[in-house]
Amino acid sequence: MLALLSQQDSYAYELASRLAADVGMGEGTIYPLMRRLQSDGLVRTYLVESTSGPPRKYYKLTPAGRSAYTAQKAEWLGFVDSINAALREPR
Amino acid sequence: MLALLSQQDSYAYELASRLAADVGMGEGTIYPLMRRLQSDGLVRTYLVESTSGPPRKYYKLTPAGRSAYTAQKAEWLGFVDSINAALREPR
DNA sequence: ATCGCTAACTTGCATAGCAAGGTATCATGC
DNA sequence: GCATGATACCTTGCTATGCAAGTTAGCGAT
Repeated sequence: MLALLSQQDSYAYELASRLAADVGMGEGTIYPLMRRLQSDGLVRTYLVESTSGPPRKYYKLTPAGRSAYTAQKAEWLGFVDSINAALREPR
Repeated sequence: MLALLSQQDSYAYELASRLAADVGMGEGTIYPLMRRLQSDGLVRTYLVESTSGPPRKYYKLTPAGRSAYTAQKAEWLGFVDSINAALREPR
């Protein structure tokens, strides 16, 4: 989520569509997550009118969100390395 | 877990030590997980006496465990690719 | 008017992870 | 012979998470 928002502001429905395609994550996961990010101060929101339906609630990373992204990205990469090491390790 | 066991049979305490170091996973996570794997038929157990404490309950992959490992490994690699694509994507 | 798409959100249930605590075995030191 | 510390097993209780399913509403086209 933070990665996607670091690239460009977006709204939950769009993020949900994208993540549904990529990793099988649905709206029921996204909306509560966005709330959590907001209450943690990592994102802020603004409304934008749409011609194709109700107004969209865009999410934008805050400075705290950006540094959380940096930290979590590093943590993720380390985690993946550990797992991949275990997967590779022949024996 | 399945990856580690695909390399060699092991017991929960040892797995816990290793995973604690690698990914910060503790006994409270491991023991229930091993039970789950067993009741799902992915591992079977056998006891081995130890000179340095109580007998060790070794876990060994079943054929079903081995194929679950193959499937989950593929799923994991796909998942990681998706996430990494999102992390890379410059904007 | 109603259908279908966009877009927001909630509810309820099941699962997972973890810290903390509990029990038993064995070797070593006192 | 008994206390300590390491090994090794396991459970309990709480919290967080994910998801399917359902809800509401705006908008355009049939």
